[in-house]
Formats: sequence, C-alpha cells, structure tokens
Amino acid sequence: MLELAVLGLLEDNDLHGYELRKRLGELLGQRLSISFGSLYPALGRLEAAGLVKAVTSRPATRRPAAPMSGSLVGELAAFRAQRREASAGGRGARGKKVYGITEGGRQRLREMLADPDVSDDREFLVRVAFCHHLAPADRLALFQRRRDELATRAEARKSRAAGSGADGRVTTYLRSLRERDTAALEADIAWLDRLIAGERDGTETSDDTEIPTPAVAPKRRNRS
Amino acid sequence: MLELAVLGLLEDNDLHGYELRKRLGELLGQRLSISFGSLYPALGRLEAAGLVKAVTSRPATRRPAAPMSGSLVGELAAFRAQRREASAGGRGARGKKVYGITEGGRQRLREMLADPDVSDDREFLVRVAFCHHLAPADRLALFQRRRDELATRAEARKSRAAGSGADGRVTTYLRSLRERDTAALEADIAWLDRLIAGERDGTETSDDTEIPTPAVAPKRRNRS
DNA sequence: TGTCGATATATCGAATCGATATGAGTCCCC
DNA sequence: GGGGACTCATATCGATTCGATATATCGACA
Repeated sequence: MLELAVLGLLEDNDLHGYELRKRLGELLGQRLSISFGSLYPALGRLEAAGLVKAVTSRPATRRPAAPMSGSLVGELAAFRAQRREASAGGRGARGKKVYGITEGGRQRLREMLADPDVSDDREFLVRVAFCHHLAPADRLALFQRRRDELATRAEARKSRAAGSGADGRVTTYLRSLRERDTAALEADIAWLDRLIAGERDGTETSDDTEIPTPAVAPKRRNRS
Repeated sequence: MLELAVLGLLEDNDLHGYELRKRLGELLGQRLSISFGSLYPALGRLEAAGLVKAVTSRPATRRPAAPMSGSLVGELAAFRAQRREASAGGRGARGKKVYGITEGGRQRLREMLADPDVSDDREFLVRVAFCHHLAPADRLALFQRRRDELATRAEARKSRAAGSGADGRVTTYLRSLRERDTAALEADIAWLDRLIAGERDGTETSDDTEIPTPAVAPKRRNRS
C-alpha cells in the first residue's frame, strides 16, 4: 500500500518524507493517514530495492525561486545547509532528505497499478489517486470491480440483518452503529457510480482500442 | 482496541474466537473487521493477564436447547466432543475454546470505558457499541468530544482547500477523493449529532446527578 | 465414499502504529 | 542578540495488527 502511494507521489515530484506524509494525508483524509513509523522504514525498503533514491535536488515545495524576501538569515541558513549537504549523504536544508523515483520504481509503479486485485481498503483509494496513469478501460474495470465488491457486502449485510430474528439483544447503540455502516457503504457505492459514469462520459466513443497507458501526455504549459 | 472489544463482548456471553470475530465484524462492519492473526494472540494476552479464562460451558450460539431435530449423527458428535473435552484443556465441540470474562476483566472493561481519550477510529466505534455500560453523562461527553474532534478536522480540511491556490495539479480523481472524504466526515458528524440528540431526549430531566454506571437495569421482559 | 465448504484454532513474518528522542530552522518578544 | 516556543524533519523502539498459511473437524450432498 504505502509503497504504491510513495511511488505514485514521487512520479510527479521529488519529495522528502515529511511532505510525502502530508500529501498522502490529503489524498486519503487524516483518518486514514499513515504514521512516520511506517513511512520511514518504507522509504528505506524502497531505497534498498533501488526503486527510489535520495537526490540532492531542490524539493518541490513552496517558493522554489524567491531570491530575497529580506533577512540575510535565510541566506546564511542556505549556505550552511549546502555545506552540510556536502558532508552528510544527500541531505538538503533543514536536514531534509529528498527522494526521487528511479526507472525501476516507475516500472514497479506501473506493475502495481496494473494488478487487478485490491485487497486493502486504503489501497483502493490510493489507486484512485493515481489511476490517471491507467488506460481508460483498466480504470473503468477497477472502479467496477470495487463497486461489485461493495454491492456484495451490502447484500450480505442486508440478508444477515433479516436472519437475525433470534438473538434480540440489540441496544439502540448497536442499531445506530449498523445504520452508520450501511450508510457509509451506500455512500461509497454511490461515489463509485459517479466515478463510473464519469468514465463513460469521458470516453464516449473510441471504445476498447487498448491504449497501453500513454505515460506522459505532451502537457501544455500555462503560458509559453 | 481489540481487548476492549473482546471484554465488551464477553461481558454479555461466553464466546469462542471465531464467534467473537463474527460479532465484531457485525459491530463495526466488514471493512473494519479484525483478523484471526490479531484475535488469537489478543485472547492469549488477555488470558495470561487473567482478564479472561477458558471455560468449558456451552457457548451462546444458536439453539442452546433443541433436544432432537432428527439424526443420531449430531448426538454422536456431541458425545465425541465431550470425550475430547475431557482430555484436551477446556475445549468444547468442534475444537472450540470458549472464553469467559473474569472479575478482573470486568473491572478492566470499566476502566477502559471510563478513559476519556479515544485515539483510534475503530476504538470509538467499539466504545459506542458498549457505551450502554456508561453513565448517561459520560456517554454524552464521549459523543461530544468525538463530534468536536471531527468538526475540527472538517474545519482544517476546508481552510487547507482554500489555501492551496498555488499547486494546481489536481486531477478529477484527486478532487473526487477529496469530496468523498469530506462527505464521509460530514456524514459522521451528522451521525454523532443524532446520537447526541438521542441522549438528550433519553435523559430529559434528571440532569447531572452523577449516576455511576448502574450496571444492570431491572430490564422488563417482552411478556411475563 | 470422498470431497466440498463452513467452522475453528494457531502461528509466522512483515507491515504498521504510537510514543518518543533529537535537532535544525523560524518567529517573536524582551 | 538571546532565549523560548513552535513547526519542520528524520529516526527508532516495542507492541499490535495484518495477511497468508497450515491443520483439523463437521455437515451435506452426490
């Protein structure tokens, strides 16, 4: 899960751990956010596997080129940072360690995105976040598989509710919990339906012509 | 988390692991269900701590007293099970190992329920499931703390969305993910509001007279 | 008879969590 | 110009949880 997320984020930008966590938190909401205790070891694993490497380049954060906003202090800090960077392996300002994706990492990312079975709950969300790398048909398939799975669960839920005539012993709170879960499930199904509808709209014609993930579109800039 | 859940479930019934998992899955939905790889070690810990112990008694499953529904096979199986039970420590039919809560376990349960800070997401749901053991005032406080926390998150979310004027770089999918999360958050807040309203209705008068968890109310039966 | 699917327990290695330590940079006020 | 509070940033530790897997029993059905 984490590896997919990290690779997906690094595909766009070189980033350091702290920033990775922030972005990930934004992707899938604070409730599902990951901890540093997972992230740093994961980065270590990825680096060891050669899917990612520490780069010295400037991290893609705010104001990459704002030459002088006053104070010499900042400049001095930058100088010190540079000196530090020279000595300690691949570290930028404020001790940052910026990672970039390698060619192997890109390949792995494509593999993971292509894999059809999504076990984890979080993983699905991460895949949605990066599904623009997928061919339209694959994307649609991803959404539909998920939708079916959730629908199955909702069905099972309903029949179970019907069958539990015996037991009794349901507090108001138990009932409330069940209602909440059902509502969440239905909301998610509706969400997927919207995504699926969006896919159909976007594709219109040009059906199943098997475009194998065109990687990077020409990408026009904002202004020349 | 798990320990709270297990103790809470055993407070009502003696149960074996498999059944515990099923009930827990029902409480907080399949998506948040726990795995056996967590459950059995947890049971072991609880047993080692003396909060729970393996009992030989009949598990509270379906048909506790349906003497003969045909087939001698069941009877034979029961006989064999009994023989097995005699030899292998505290095991019932089908290799089941039924657990019951101890006095220490009950005490610990009360402690855990009383603890005001809920870190985990799942934990909150578990606490709602067993909050009928709480004094009305504590219950209300629990709900309200949670509501406030979620409201804070929603707030943070909103302001972050406003502040990200720079960046750009939001795919349709990113936006969709954000919307989904926001909706889920709001749905949860609404749910809590309903719970809180329910509390207020239930209490009406008899405000803050500090009833310290009356344990078991007289509990009228359906029909004499 | 055998074999399939549900019930049931258990264990292993790996991933993840939550707490905590450490330290550099920034801000602000005295 | 120094000091305290706060954010940014990385890292590690022990404990929990996960997911996969192994094993065995039971009931049903052909």
